[in-house]
Order: sequence, then C-alpha cells, then structure tokens
Amino acid sequence: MAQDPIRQQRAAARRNQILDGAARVFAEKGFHRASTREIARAAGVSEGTIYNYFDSKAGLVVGLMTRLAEVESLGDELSDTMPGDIREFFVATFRRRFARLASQEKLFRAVLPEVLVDPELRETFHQQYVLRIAGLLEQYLQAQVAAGRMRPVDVPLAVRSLQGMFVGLLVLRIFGDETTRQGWDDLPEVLATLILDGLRLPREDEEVAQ
Amino acid sequence: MAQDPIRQQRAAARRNQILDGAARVFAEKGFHRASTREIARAAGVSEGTIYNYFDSKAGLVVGLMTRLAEVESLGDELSDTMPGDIREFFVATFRRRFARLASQEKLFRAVLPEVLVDPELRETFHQQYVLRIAGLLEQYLQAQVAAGRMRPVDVPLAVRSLQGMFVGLLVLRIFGDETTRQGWDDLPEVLATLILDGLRLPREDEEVAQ
Amino acid sequence: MAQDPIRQQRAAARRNQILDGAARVFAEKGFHRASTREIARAAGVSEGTIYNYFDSKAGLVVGLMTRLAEVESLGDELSDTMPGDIREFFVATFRRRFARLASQEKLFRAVLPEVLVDPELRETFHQQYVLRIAGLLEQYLQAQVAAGRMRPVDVPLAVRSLQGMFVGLLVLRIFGDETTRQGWDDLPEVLATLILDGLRLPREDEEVAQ
Amino acid sequence: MAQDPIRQQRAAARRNQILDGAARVFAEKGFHRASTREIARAAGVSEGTIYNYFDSKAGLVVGLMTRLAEVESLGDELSDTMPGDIREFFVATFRRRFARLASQEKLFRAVLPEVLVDPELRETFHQQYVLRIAGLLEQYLQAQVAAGRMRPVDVPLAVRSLQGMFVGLLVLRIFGDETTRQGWDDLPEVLATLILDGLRLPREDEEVAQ
DNA sequence: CATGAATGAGCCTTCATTCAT
DNA sequence: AATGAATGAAGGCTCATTCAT
Repeated sequence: MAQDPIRQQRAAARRNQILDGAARVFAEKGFHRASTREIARAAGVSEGTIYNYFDSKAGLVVGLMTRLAEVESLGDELSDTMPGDIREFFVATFRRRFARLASQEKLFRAVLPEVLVDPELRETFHQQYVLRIAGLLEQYLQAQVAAGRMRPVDVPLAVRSLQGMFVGLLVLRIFGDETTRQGWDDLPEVLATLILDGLRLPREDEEVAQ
Repeated sequence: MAQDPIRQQRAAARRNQILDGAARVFAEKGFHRASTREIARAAGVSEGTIYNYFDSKAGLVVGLMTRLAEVESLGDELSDTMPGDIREFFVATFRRRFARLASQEKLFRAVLPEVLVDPELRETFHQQYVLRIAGLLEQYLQAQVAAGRMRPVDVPLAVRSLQGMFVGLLVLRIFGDETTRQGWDDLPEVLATLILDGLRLPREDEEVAQ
Repeated sequence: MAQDPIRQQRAAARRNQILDGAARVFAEKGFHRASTREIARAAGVSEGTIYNYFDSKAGLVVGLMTRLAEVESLGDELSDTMPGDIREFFVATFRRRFARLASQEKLFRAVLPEVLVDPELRETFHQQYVLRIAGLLEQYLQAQVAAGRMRPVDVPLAVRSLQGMFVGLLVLRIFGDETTRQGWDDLPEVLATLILDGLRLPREDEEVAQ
Repeated sequence: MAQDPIRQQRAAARRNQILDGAARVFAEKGFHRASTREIARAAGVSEGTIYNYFDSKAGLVVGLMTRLAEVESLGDELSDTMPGDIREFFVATFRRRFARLASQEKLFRAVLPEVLVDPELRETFHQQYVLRIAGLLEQYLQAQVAAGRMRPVDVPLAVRSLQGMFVGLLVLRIFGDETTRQGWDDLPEVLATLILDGLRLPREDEEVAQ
C-alpha cells in the first residue's frame, strides 16, 4: 500500500518523540528514578503508547544509544579536517569531541550508569559506540605511523587511551570537578600537547628522546 | 568501662561484614537491582542489622567508597618510588594503579553508576577520591616542572587528563572491550610513552614543537 | 469527548468503593492496625489502585472525613424544624444529631484517633466539621438571644459547649459506657431540659436567678 | 529480707521514670509514632529496661492511665468546696477540672486515640476514670435533687452529659479550636449558667417552665 | 537488674507492564 | 494506533521485642 512509507514516517516521528521525552527525564533523574509515567508525560504520549514502540524501559536506553550513534558522523569529523598539520588536526578534533560530550553530559550521566550495569546494553554500546570510533581513530593513527609522522606505538592501545581520556574527563566533569569544568575549553590544547609532544623535557646534557 | 573498645571493635567488624556483603551483591547486580534482603543474606545478618550500622541503602555505597579511600595509600605509592628516572616512576606508578583498578573492577562497576547519579555520593566521591589523588599528582608534576624536567603545561588539567585516562580505561574495561582488557598489562608502558614522549615524531625538516 | 463524564462517574464510584472498604477496615481495626493490603481486599481492588485515587493512607481519612461532611446537610436539619417551640426544636435537632452520631460510631472510633494525632487532619476536620456546624448553631442561638427568648450568654462558647457535649457523649459511648449507651435515646430530652431550663430549682425564699 | 521495701521503692521510682519518658514522647508524637527507642532515651534507660517493668508498649498506656487516675483526688475536690452556694460550687469545680484538663491536654491527645482504639485500654480507662468520677458526681447531684435544690432529672444521664462536655471541650481544644482555647477560662462561668439556669428566658406571658 | 545489638515480620508505597476500550 | 486504569510484585525501611552479656 502507498501508505506504508507515510506510516513508517509517522512511526519514526513517534519513536523520536518518545526518545526525546525519555532523554529529558533520564537526564534529569537517571534511569532508575525516571518513571515511565513521567517519560510519557514528558513525551506527550500515554504510558501505553511507549510500549507500542519499545519493548521495555531498558529498550528506551537502547533506542537512545542507537540514535546517538546514528547521529555521530565521526567519519566526517575526521575527514573534514585537512590532514596537513597534525597538531591542528588533533586540536580541532578534540574540540569537536569535547563540545559534543559537554552538550550530551546530562544524557550521558543518565544513560552511562545503566549501560555500565546492564550486560546487554554494555555490549550494544560497546559495539555501536566504542568500536566504531576506535576503528576510525585506529585507521588515522595507523596511517600517521606508517607515514613516519608518529611514533610506532601500539596503535589500538593508544587509541583506547585516547578514548578513555575522553570518557574519563567526561566522568570527572559529571563528578562536578571544577578544574575539569572550567578548563574544558582549554583541554583540547593541553591534550594535544600531552599526546603529541609528551611531558618530558630533555635535560640539556641529554639527547632529545625520540 | 573496659568494654568500650571491645564494643567498638565488634561494631567495626560488623560494619565491614556488612560492607563485604554489600560489595558482593552490588558487584553482581548493581546498586538498584540489589535488594537489602539479599545484601543482608550475603552479609550473614538480618536486614534490620544493616540499618543499625548504615542510614540507608545509599549509605552502604558511601561506606564502600570511604573504605576504598581509606585503603588507598597513594602517598606511599608515589613516594615509594625512587624519583630517579621519570619514566620508571611513571611506569611503576601506572602499573600499581592499574592493578588496583583491575582488582576493584567489579566494585567500581557496581558503585560508579550510583555515584554518577546521586549528587551527594558524587560530591563525597569527588572529595575523597578525585581531589585527594589529584592533589598528590599535582604536587609531583609541579615539582618536575619546577625542576625543568617537564614541559610547563597546565598542571591541574594535565593531572585531570591522567586521572580521566585511568577512569576512562577502567570504563572501557567494564564495557568488556577486548583490546583494553588484553592490553591491560601493556598499558602502563604505552601510557608512559604517550604521556612522556608524545606521539609525534618530528620530521627532519621541522623544528621540534615545544 | 463524550467519555469525560462517564470517566468521572466511574472514578467517583471507585473512590467511594475504596472509601467504603477503608471505612470498614478502619472501623474494625483502627487506622494504624489497618493495612493497605486489607483495605484493598475489603474494597475489592488492588493495593496499587488505592494510590491511583488517594495520595496516601492518611488521604483515605481525609476522604472519609470529606465525604462525611458532604453528606451532612445540617442546614436542612436546622431549618427543617419549625422555629415555633424552642424546646421541640432542640429535642428534634438533638435527636437527629444523636441518631447520626450513633450510626457513625464505628467510623468515628476509627477516624477520630488519627484525626486527633495528625495535625493536618486535625485542621481539616476542624474546618470542615467543627466550624461549619458551629457557625450554623451560632446563627440560631444569636437569633434567639436577639429575640429575647434566650439568656444573653456568650454564644460562641455556649455553642462549643453543646458541640463538646455531642462529641464527648459519643466518646463515652465509644468507651462502652453502659449508662450512655442505654440512655442514648433519652439523652435528647435530658439535654434539652439541662440546656434550656438548667438544673437549679429556685428555693421558695429566693429570687429566680437570671 | 529487709531490702524488700527498698527494692520496691526503687522499682516504683524506675516505673515512674519510664512513664515520665513515655508521657513526654507520647504527648509529642502520639502513641504509634512514638518508638520504644525514643521513649527509652527520653526516660534515660535502655529499651530492654522498659520491658522489665512493662509488658509491652501498650502497657505503658495502661500505666499512664492508672497513674493519672491515682493522682486524681476528685473526692477532695468535691468535698473541699463549701456546699453552701451551688453556683459557686459548680464554678469552682469546673475551674479545677478545666485547669487539670488543660494541663494534661498533650497527654490526653496522645493517649486518648489509643484508648479509643484498643478494647482493653478502653475498658480500663472507663472503669478507672469515667465511672469513678461519674460515681462521685452522681452522689452529689442526687443529694441536691433529694434536697429539692435541683430539678429531678435523670441523674446518671445528666452526669454523663457533664462528663461528656468536659471530654468534648477538651477534644475541641485539641482540634485547635480558637474559640474554645481562648475562652477556656471563661468556660466555667458559662457552663455554670448553662447547666444551672439554662438558656431559656421565660416570656412574660408564659409560666416558668419547670 | 540493666543493657543495646540483633531480629524479621510487616508496612506503605512505587512502578513497569498489560489490556479492555 | 492510542489510551490510562488496574495490577501486584517487590522494595526499602521501621520497630516492638528478645536475650546474651
């Protein structure tokens, strides 16, 4: 029938409408303290309707994560930047990631706990989020290493370290750490220096460690 | 009365007994899915007894965190190492932290979510854990910078980045990320390189970025 | 929508159904010894349903009180009687009040204790019950005093004394006092004499006290 | 043993100490919301000790009532007054009762509810309190009637009405009724007029109702 | 006699989920 | 497809009472 695409569109709109409500309530109260009643109210639908689009309350989290991952167009981010200057690339990328993270802080704060606890969600999130981004970063780093522009480190682990740093700094932010929060905009620069140049300064009587 | 110290000792033992039970159940099921009944059973006491020692279920998390922080003798860790070689120091310190984190993975997985969600817990954890460790690290880094052995970065932010990396890598571990999990023992070395020397290799026709 | 009034009617019916159950159990066991589970069973609904219609267990008492007050059409009672003969008016009014009180004895026995203890309930009951009836009685007495048919006493206090007597006699009844219980039907007459004519007989050698 | 009387005295002192604590806590929170722990603390003893002197929490109420009744020396009150002037006697007696009631308001508020609800307490209270006072009042009234100084009403019912009025006015006071509370000191006079002379004023063209 | 830690039954309330309309 | 009333299991927590010390 010709109505199919229309229906699908309407259904997708409803889904999103519900997810928006869920995101709002989850962000404010956390997963467990958010009731389906409140989510329904926030989404402007009835409780029953939620269950027409999602299997369960946990299904809402899956939906949110999936949507999060769909929206992430990391590939673009990475390729958007001219690969010319490494530092500029790093800083720009970091800056974008940090802006993203900050804007989703509340949602992360709400969803992360449940993701940490629920094995299935954990798996989904890991696949759709961690591995996807890791893959892209690995490609980039690998290329740099191959080109002799970067130290031949264990690329996957280095990437994990980077990702970890992002996640961890977000966690610190969530903890309310003032230093992290106020320095958020400076972090891309600091990180770039840290990651690219390292902390160590060669003593004068030493050779530059390469 | 001579019984006072005995009383206190017995009370402390009970507290720990209860916390052990709580840790076990929290680790297995997470905070919200763990019922006080189950915790009581795991601890070998009655439900009522729990409330003779803790204000509420959330109080158990506070207790666990506090105990965690008490056990942490980071000061020793830092000073134990000869400050001779910076890299050795970093690697050794990282190794110890990573061992610690890994051994407490389950507990973290159980407690972290609730800490993220509950504002009061967040504050407590931040004070007792994040800031305490941050302070020690800052001292160390600052000294190195002052001695001209390290690049004059924004020390507090650099420290947060380090801490974030620890936390974040633990989170990746919790996500079940195979790369992180299998590379756990190699991470201290990778991180040391990353943090101390940086990724970038100077091209021959370039100046050393500072 | 045309369903709204139907909905409302059904909801009102449910409310009453629940209140009936609550009244039954409260009357039998008193407020505190009545469990919501038992109330639910007595009302023929689930425990959860109670909370769809009332905020809390205490809310049931409020509901009962309100319903009690709504049913009371004291105004009619007062005006129904011909104002012709004062004594007849008193006796008739008393008789009606006493019949009312007796029929609600159990409910009062169940609700009064909680009303006495809970400040909020106390206030509500005072407003909806005591003051409403007091106002009507005051009007009546005031009119009689103004007409010179009654002694110019402190009307509000006299009314409180009357109300107190009703309440107090009900309490004695609840205590199981046999004299009160068996004399219940005679009390209107006795009270009328007491209140209208007083106990004192003038000695022959004295003036009539006024 | 010679210690018996000493022991008994000490035991009685403890009992009273506990009852004082109970009275304080009951008065503040009501019977059900008062915990034995709090009572113990208020009495300066341990929870266990309470159970060495009383069977149960309800036993405390029995104890309080009994002590209340013991302290009441109504006989003295009644005989203290010169039987000369009836009105003076009534006013003086009322005044004393009202002062008593007011001073015990809180305790009544706390104990009455439980007395109303618990059949056993009800019986005890009725015997020790209601009937004892009723008996004394009946004697007095009966004598007055016999002496031709009072109208030959149904004495027991009249007495119940009086008692009811006391109880009822106390209840109104407890409800927080401002009129009752502020007029408390005037009530003895108002009541005396009400009870002795009645409200009705004879019209000039009528005979004095007898 | 006094203590107070331990008990565990039982309570009120919440909430995800279902289903008749 | 939407609704929202009804459900009832489950949960955290309180507290009167006991008993070993």
